[in-house]
Amino acid sequence: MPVRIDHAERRSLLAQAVWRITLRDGLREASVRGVAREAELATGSVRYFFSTQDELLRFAMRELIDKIGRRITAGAELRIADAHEGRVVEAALALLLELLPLDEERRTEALIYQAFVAEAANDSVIAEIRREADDGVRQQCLHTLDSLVEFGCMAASREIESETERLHALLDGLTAHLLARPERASPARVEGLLRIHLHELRVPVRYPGDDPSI
Amino acid sequence: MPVRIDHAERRSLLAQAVWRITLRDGLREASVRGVAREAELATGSVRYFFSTQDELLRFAMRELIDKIGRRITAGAELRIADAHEGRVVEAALALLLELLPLDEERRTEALIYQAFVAEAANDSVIAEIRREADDGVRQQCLHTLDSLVEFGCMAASREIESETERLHALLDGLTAHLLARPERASPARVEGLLRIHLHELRVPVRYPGDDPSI
DNA sequence: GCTAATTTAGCACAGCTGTGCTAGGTTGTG
DNA sequence: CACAACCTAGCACAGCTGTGCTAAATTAGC
Repeated sequence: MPVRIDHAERRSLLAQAVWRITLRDGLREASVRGVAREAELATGSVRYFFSTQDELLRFAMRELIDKIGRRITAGAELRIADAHEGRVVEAALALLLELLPLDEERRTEALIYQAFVAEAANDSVIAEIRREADDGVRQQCLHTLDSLVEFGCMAASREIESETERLHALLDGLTAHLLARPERASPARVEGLLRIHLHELRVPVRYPGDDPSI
Repeated sequence: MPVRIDHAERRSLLAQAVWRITLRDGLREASVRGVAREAELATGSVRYFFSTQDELLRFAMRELIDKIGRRITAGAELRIADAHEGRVVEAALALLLELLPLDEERRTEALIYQAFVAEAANDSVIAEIRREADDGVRQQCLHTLDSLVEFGCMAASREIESETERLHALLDGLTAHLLARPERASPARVEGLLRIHLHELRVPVRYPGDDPSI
């Protein structure tokens, strides 16, 4: 037999080639031939590991969110400790900041992810992967808010479901702004906004009916 | 001469064909031939009105945001009156809800817009159009918050710039959720979240330094 | 009815695409 | 050494792409 190839490694290598092309020229340029060229392989070799282009692209997306997921999980572990010394809001903030594209590596990941998300409109498999990633972020939001409640840093009168959705939407919006308008949504500013948002959660909700002057 | 064609109308018709294809099969399917077929014209005819594919797609996006912009402006005029009878927050809410894809027409527009936004990563002209649309939404946010301050429904201690960015990001995130996860982000729920968000603006900001127990 | 401007239809070219397929090279194992 | 398993290289096919270009059809104004 020829050099026995580690299939997982080779597939991962091809996924990375897809990422590079996507970042540089967009996902639509990630043709089988293009990916082969990028990975310095023959197109036949690419098709030996992925019998179809869809399979390749879907694998590339799965690989990406796995990578992102690993980074976030690793970061989350580091921050848990902070919560035990009174700096609860700061710990929560750190957890959430981990989800945003605040440095070059995460920015790159987010840009590629964004390209895949656009593809989700026309590919149900990619849509499903996207949904999973989305649920992961939501869980992180929910978990963070749970901690705030636990440590008395969030008013108990607030519905955690609503606040989770609101926080999640805020994060997604900030991510979009960080990617598209970095001059306006700088990392420092985004951190400040998030800090304000978290601090406000201490205050009990003002439900619409509370104030007749509205 | 043959039937003299209203160029503006024909171009608009072709833009609509692009929209339909984009919604149904994605923007990458909007080939010159495909658009011609969709509009029941020969490809040569399409190229008589748009000498290049890029020109066609860019026009289709411009036409889309013009349409959206007109709808929003028209809706905004209707709501102004409300602000003069004490229902300030409700008026502000109505203005903001106008920006979200809460009915079928706006959902359709938003889905097509989303496809174009994805293209902005690889087309600087489309990126510019997107930026303009983005600024429009931001202006609407800023204007709404200005009104709240004016009528005493937002704490003067809050930085209007920060709150604009926060509101804008929230809206963008909610839009994404409405499109991708309608089962979770229902119109009613989104309206509730926004209502909470607006009501909180009455409360003065709790700056990080205010509370030593954070 | 004729002319000339406007619009349509569609062929042609070069180049790309995904995928099916085969022939060959490489090397671990018997 | 030989066999067989694994991988690579690349040709072939049918079909799509954007764009250049020309010939014809249509009709308003004279």
